[in-house]
Amino acid sequence: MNHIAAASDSARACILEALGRLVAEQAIPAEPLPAFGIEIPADRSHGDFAANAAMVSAKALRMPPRKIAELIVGAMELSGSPFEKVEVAGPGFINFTLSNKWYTDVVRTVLQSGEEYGKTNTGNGTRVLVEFVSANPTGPMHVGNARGGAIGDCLASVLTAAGYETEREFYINDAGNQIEKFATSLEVRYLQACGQDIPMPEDAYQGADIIAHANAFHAEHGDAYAGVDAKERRDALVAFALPKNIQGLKDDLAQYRIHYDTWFPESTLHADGSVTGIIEQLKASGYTYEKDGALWFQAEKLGADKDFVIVRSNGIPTYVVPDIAYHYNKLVTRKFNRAIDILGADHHGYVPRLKAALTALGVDASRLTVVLMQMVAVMRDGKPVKQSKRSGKALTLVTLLEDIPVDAARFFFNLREANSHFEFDLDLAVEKSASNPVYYVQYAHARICSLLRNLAENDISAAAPDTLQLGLLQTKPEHELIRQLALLPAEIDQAARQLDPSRLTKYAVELAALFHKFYDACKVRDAETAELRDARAALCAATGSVLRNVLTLLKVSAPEKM
RNA sequence: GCGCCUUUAACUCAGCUGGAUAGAGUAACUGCCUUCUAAGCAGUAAGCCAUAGGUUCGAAUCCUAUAAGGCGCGCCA
Repeated sequence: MNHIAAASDSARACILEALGRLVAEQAIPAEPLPAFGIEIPADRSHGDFAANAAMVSAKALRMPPRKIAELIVGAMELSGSPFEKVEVAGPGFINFTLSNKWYTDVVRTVLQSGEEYGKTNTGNGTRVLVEFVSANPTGPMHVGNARGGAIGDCLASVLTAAGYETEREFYINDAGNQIEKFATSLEVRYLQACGQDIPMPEDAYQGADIIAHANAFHAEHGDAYAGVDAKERRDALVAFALPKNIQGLKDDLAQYRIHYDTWFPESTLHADGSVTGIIEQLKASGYTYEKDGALWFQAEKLGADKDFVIVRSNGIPTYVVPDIAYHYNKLVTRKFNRAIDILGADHHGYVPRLKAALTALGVDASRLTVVLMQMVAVMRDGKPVKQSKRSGKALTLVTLLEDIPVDAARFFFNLREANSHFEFDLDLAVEKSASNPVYYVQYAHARICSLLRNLAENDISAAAPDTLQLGLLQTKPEHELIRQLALLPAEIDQAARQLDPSRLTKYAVELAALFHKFYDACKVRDAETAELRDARAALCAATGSVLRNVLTLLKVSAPEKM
């Protein structure tokens, strides 16, 4: 199904065969040769595939690269390969040109495979857990969560398409310090609602959502909780507000087209003894020591930058302990082969520590991969939009989605790889032009649908697949478009291997560009012959199908009309 | 001080495990709709790939140093 990989393998085989023949004929010495690469040249006038075999072998064979290349090409047998031509070029490249049949096969495969086209079995059923967003349930989600959501969700789709058994998970931080802070914030706002004049602490959550919760609680219970014991009041407030917040997260993410297999509450790790169990296991590993009344973990011995505290002198474990327990749960208890976390780059220092702890617990830390994402700078009217978390006035996911369509948000956040600083231009995201990649891609799809609709309206029915003369597709725009179609399985594989879903948006933009070029250069309805018209219509249908497959992975809509 | 990320055209960015003349879009200028969606296409102009060394047949890509910017480095999470 992967025509690119097959052709590349075939080019390699042709060269190895030719080399074998040359050695047998004693045209070249029988020396062990270094590995060589087959690549797709940037400049297609150099053919479809290029091999550097002659250049890398020059030293071992003590011959000039061009001479070697000429010998190889002279000894090469192309019959049975997908190539029609091979030639020597430049400093000694061996350039292969694909035959017309190869192009025909690609279009046929795309049409036959439909929605399945592009999927691979690279993952071979490996179980992967992708954890992403995992925003604190103490408030609304921010732009960083929006980026993490788009990246994590699409990455999970990509992994599934590449043959991994993938699950999506949200880790709910419903325990620990930030819940205490949440309680404090609610408590102060509630008491204020009861008429008490208490100032809001500096480090409390200042957002309007806290006030709304407190007011709602007050509307329900009045001043009843003003006089009771503080713990009872705080527990009641958290029990009131937290489920609402978690439901809010679910609703907002659903609006963003994200649906998780599992919502995993941190509190369960405390309740079932996992957290204390992990501390015992770490102690048993021999990598802990006591200092200043606290329990430390010797992370430095296991590759991290410095040791860290796991149990404070007040007896309360630090936040890392539940995190360690959580990842232990993923990899050992639930037996996922791999765990992937999407985290903000501000957590980068924490990753080696977590891995060190897993190592101490006897878990192969390479099974955990953390994809770090850099900051998002939101731009409006060419100026950065101020993000102030402290005041609770940061741009939220929900307000972002009020400004721009979900399609645009999901596409834009997957435009750059996670590990690059990203500038999100709000004005561009709603612009309807080629400068806006979402519209550019969607427009290509709508154009195809419209074109096919037009053919139907003119009573031109699609030719039967087995009578199609796809070999008539021979011009440069047609061939380039087909080559791009052929690339999808390889792109999905690469995206899965590099954990980089941004490859898909880049692929989609490139595919759309090649289609627009084809559209401009090649008439379909008014093609010279009915056979050519049918072949081109089939190519359009194939392109539409591939665009839909890519957009489906991104969970971006593929409109039939725009 | 230590660590991570970034630096490519005026702007936003591609450039896959090193390969042939460094690519898109925007902005500027010029063309192309009586014919399938002009939300499109074609063309012109625009670069010391931050700097300096190194590795090799060959470097934007790998290594080292330097500079500039972003982010971390708590008995916070």
